[in-house]
Amino acid sequence: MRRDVFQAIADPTRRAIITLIALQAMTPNAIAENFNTSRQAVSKHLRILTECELVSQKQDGREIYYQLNIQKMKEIDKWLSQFRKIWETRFNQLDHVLSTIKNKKK
Amino acid sequence: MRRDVFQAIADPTRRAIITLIALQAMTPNAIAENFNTSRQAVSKHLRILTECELVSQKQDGREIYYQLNIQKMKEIDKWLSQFRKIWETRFNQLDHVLSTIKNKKK
DNA sequence: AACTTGCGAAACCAAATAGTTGCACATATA
DNA sequence: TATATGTGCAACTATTTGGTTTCGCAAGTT
Repeated sequence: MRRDVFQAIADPTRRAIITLIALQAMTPNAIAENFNTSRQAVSKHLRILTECELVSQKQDGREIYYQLNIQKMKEIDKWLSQFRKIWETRFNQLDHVLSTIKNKKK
Repeated sequence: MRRDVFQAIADPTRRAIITLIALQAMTPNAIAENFNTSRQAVSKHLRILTECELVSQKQDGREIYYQLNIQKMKEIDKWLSQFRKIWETRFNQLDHVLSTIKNKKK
């Protein structure tokens, strides 16, 4: 079973869960209240997120709090950084073109 | 059929295609040579990437060049930016903790 | 001890996905 | 014109996915 960060964030519900628990840890029931889907479905999403280490659990009595492992989010950022270089360069090129046009008008 | 950037980059082959054509446009056959999969399979991936506007086509005779739409990659970056704030804050907090420990040692 | 609550896991199902094979259709080349 | 090349698209298949329903278990509550 493929379990990587990119596959995990492919699902919109999982992205919403990530955003939801980004600032504070939450229990499955509390998370499920925010979606019109069953607790079990959310539980499955949480399992997938846990398996790829995007979230971690913290047991408190019979409640389990899920929190975002922000460190893992950097993996996406790392992959993206190779393209960031490109779009910054292209932006500078566009900037150059624009200033050339500007100078021509003078 | 769901077609968004996140679903598009979920597949490892598609991520590889994106990286491959990031710097220069390529034809389906040229792209397929880099993978041990059929030309048709690559063609399907390119179709998905085109549908979500991550790549665009440029016809030249009977050849079709596919190029990355770097602008669309920023959408991922945009989503990620909400977490970037968090991990920068956490890093600063860690930094603060570390310097506190450092000062205690003095 | 009996009941309620919070949860994960297994079994099942419909839909989506990634791949293959075979075809059609242009554009080049002989 | 006949043939080769580059490509997209449809049909089919095996696998994966997201969801539901049902169950069991542990931790609290009565």
